[in-house]
Amino acid sequence: MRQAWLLFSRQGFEATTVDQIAAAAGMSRRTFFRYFTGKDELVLTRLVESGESVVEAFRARPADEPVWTSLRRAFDEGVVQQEAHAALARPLLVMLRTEPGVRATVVEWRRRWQDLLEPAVAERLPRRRAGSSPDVRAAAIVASALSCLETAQGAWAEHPHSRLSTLLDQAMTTVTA
Amino acid sequence: MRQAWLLFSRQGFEATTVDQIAAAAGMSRRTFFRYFTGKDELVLTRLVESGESVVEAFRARPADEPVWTSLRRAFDEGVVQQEAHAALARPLLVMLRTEPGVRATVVEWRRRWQDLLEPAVAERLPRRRAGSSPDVRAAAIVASALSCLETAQGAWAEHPHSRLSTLLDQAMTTVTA
DNA sequence: GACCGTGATGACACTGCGTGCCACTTCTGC
DNA sequence: GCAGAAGTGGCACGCAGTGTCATCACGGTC
Repeated sequence: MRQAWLLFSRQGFEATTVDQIAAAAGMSRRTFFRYFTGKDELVLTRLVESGESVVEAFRARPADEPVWTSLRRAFDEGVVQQEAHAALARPLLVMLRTEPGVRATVVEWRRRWQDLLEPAVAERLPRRRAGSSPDVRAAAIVASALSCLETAQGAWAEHPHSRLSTLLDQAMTTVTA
Repeated sequence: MRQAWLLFSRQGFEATTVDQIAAAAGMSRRTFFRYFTGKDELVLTRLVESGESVVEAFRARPADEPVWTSLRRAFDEGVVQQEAHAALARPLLVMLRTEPGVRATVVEWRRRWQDLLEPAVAERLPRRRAGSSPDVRAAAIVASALSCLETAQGAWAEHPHSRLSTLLDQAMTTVTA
């Protein structure tokens, strides 16, 4: 992982071959593929582990708080982390947005967060008498919130003097207004 | 394109090789790559062309209408199209959600729509005195709306007896509520 | 100390994607 | 008829990812 991220930051994601990573880590190409499904997974695990506790943060919010507010607060921990390590976080975010080869991984990351948050959000929504059409409310809320987060992160990564928390506030209040 | 989609629907995206597509279309592999950047592009062009007119639809809405409502209405044309050709649209959506290899293409599609819609939405928002932080309002709104669309489409694809327009209404009203 | 399973490792071969290079054909204008 | 341009296909290459098999180190057993 360490060697891979060194190479990524120096050469970019696409330009780094599995051979290089394996060589730098002192193992064969074949062995690399025994531990990781591919280069993608190196990115994914980092993304996931960097924000595993969002759901707990959400669940810890008072039940009578508006869901949207709880989500905003649940993002706070990650936001603080990123602002604290801006020097590392910004280039990473830029890479995620510019390198086409990583796009699929970002989707996967989104899907994981979606799957984690959706049931937690669903619990907080008012019961709906089971009609014929499926209930998309929780999914829509979570997906939109994640969109706001991504949007804010993207803008923050590209504007050195901006504050992530401010941008996220702006994004999330605009949508519900 | 036609041959490719025949193969995709029969074997799935991943399982279809470029050789097969090229052979089915009566051309060499090399020639295929002269016209398309890869299998992805076959999917992407189909997605893009299937909804090129959303921006016009949005721009045609009255300027004093709430932006969120205008977006909902702008999606209408595509929604109607999909419901009319549900037999084709549903399997396509399922493929987009299940086949990992197409994920990157979906992101690209999203990005295109985002780039198209964002400036149009920005025009409709109240002016904001140019502060230090960048303006993410339009980006956040569009991204959230697209999330709602994707969410609704996903649910619709998986629930045969549901109506896409109903699901989209439910998704979009929930977020702003 | 010799023996044997077990698991980790690495070498090799193979499929598939995507690209660069070059030869060949066809079409077009002079 | 001919030169040039454009389209086409063959070949070779690098890279991702997978299956197969040999090798090697380890711990326990006799």
